[in-house]
Amino acid sequence: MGRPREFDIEDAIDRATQVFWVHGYEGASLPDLLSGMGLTRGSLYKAFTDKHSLFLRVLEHYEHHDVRSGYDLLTGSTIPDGRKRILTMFGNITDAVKNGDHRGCLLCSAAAGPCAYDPEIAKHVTKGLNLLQTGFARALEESPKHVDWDKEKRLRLADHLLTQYIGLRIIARSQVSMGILEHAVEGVAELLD
Amino acid sequence: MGRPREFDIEDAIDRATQVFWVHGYEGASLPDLLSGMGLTRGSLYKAFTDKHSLFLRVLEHYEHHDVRSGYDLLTGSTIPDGRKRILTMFGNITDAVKNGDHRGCLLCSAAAGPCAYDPEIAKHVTKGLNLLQTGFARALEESPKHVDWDKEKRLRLADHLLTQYIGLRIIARSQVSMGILEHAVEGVAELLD
DNA sequence: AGACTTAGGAACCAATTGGTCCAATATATT
DNA sequence: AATATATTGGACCAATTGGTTCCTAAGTCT
Repeated sequence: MGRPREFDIEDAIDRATQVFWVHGYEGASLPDLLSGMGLTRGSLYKAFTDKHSLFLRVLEHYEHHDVRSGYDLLTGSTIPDGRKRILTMFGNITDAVKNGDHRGCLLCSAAAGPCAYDPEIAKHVTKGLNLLQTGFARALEESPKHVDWDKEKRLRLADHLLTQYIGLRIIARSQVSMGILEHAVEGVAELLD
Repeated sequence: MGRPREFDIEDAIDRATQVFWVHGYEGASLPDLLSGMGLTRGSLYKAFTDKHSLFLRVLEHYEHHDVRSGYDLLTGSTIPDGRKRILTMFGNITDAVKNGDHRGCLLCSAAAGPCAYDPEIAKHVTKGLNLLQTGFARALEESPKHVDWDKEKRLRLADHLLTQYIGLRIIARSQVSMGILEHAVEGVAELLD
């Protein structure tokens, strides 16, 4: 009852995600969000309370879609060899940058920024990063080269890979040379051999 | 001629560095800087033109001191084995976090932030990161395990280590668990064996 | 000592920040 | 058709942003 909302909540969150992804949490201004989402202030505040709450929704959305798809790639059985899954994952990062996508990873940017002073954001970020971490660990469990390893050792490698992932996605956002990205990914390939 | 400046420029830059290091470029407000540096607006703008120029000076300062000391550690001969130098470097990162230092690396934070839209800042950041990169490469040249390697392969590993460094310092700023940091560093140790 | 030059500090500024409020509007239900 | 309910969009707001101006005080140099 009452006047129905003229926009779809999920659509709006998705568009907000794009804005935050490009500009970061602090860098995205209200006008940025409003024009990006195609809303006016009233509608945004009625539907999402405030910028902070909206960002939390966006983090969830990002986690359910982008992070999840990364996790699915790492754990899915379309590629039987876990090691190859990891390499495709890293390959995707360089491909994105080659195609002009310099957004990096929303989670990693948040880790570098508002995470430091905002525990709520930090909670979401750690949750997402932990998902990726277990993704790497799962992939290693299904890699012929690593199955026989000590579980501890595999977990260490997973954390190493997660850190590498974060580093790469930060580099993707910066103007640091493409070469480093490619080399680092080749380095990962050698590491897994 | 004229009244002499009551504060030391280098001291002021050093204090500004601390402020930016904690808050990041965008996160540091003028009042933050003024109180941190012990100056008033007039003095700051007379001496440093504006916030942006000040930050560039700060980046240089950071590069000449903190980045440089990292480079010196990686290339210095106090520790003869390059591999061990790299490990102490990474060990220092976890030690810092253990001691409550969550500032991470000014360069890495800038890479995640203003680098994306500010070419001047980007230039300084890449310069600093390149220094670290060659530091890693030099260290590998003086590591018994890696001297015989192909130069190309060593450079790839250097880039891999640089990426790992960036990832770790981003994690240091976030609230992600200490365990990941330690594991990742142990992962580096295994990687170099 | 006096002229000159510069720093210091506070008042001031326009623009932007995130956020609130309310009248107009549009629909679902009765 | 009338009513209740909820959205919309824009006017409005206080606080903060980075930045400027200007007058006074404090030095240096001759």
